[in-house]
Amino acid sequence: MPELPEVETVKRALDKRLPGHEFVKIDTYVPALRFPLGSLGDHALLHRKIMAVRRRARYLIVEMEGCRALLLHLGMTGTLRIVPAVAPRLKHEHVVLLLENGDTLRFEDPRRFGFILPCVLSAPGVDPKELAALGPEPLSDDFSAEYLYQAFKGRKTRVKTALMDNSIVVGVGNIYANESLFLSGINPLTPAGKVPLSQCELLVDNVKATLRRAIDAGGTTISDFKGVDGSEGKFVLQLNVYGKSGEPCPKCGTEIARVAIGGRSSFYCSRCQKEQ
DNA sequence: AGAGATACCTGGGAGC
DNA sequence: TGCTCCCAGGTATCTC
Repeated sequence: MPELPEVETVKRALDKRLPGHEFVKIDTYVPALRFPLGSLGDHALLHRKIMAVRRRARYLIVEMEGCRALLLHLGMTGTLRIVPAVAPRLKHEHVVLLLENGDTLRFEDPRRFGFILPCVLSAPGVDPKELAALGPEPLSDDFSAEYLYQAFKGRKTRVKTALMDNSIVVGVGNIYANESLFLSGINPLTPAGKVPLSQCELLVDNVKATLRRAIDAGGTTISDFKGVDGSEGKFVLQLNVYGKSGEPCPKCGTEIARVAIGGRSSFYCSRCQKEQ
């Protein structure tokens, strides 16, 4: 399941391969992913030199000359790979983008939670308007303890839900939210507004550290994620609590608890992560 | 406006 | 073996 480190891994691989090339044909094999694919195949995106591949939150932006771009999201199960055009199409490869050099960029997504949207940029290097409401990048200096404390202030929603709110900070999904809260000793059920500044400092540090470690490891592989070359991420080996209900806490040995927060599975140690 | 619930989707695993 | 049921979860959208 791609979270920010996985998307960053894909972005780095694509940015090495795509710039300088251009799409000459786009084939779609289903009418829609999360959004209809209808406008992809025609006109505006073809025969434009690809300038760069960028990432914002969990979105990928393939920027082309003339302020055109492809906005991609991998959703839950999306993967991108670059293979020769002659390679047989896999069952869930819903979009095949042919490059002028005979390679294809292929979007595979069994659950179809991802999307590919054509968009127009107001200027080169600028994010599309579709991404305007996003909060700061977690690895940027804008994501600081003071910022998070202010963003949480007055919020009654659970700290875990708030940490996964893209308007507060982007790219922190369920796995990393669970892990960061564990490392910070914060109970995920705590109302966001009750987390003191001192714990916001710990939380910000641990979100950054967890994401950086995961990026270094090439992403977290639970079952679906693969890099552009098909390699699996290795971060799953470093998880402390995610998916480990009933197992002993790595710090104190207490059984890891599982509870649903906002409909999502949440894992924590009731001893190391006391509720406020 | 903030908070919570729901829909979207399908493969994989558990249970019978 | 084969069926049904439940779960995974980011995001948009709905309701209260």
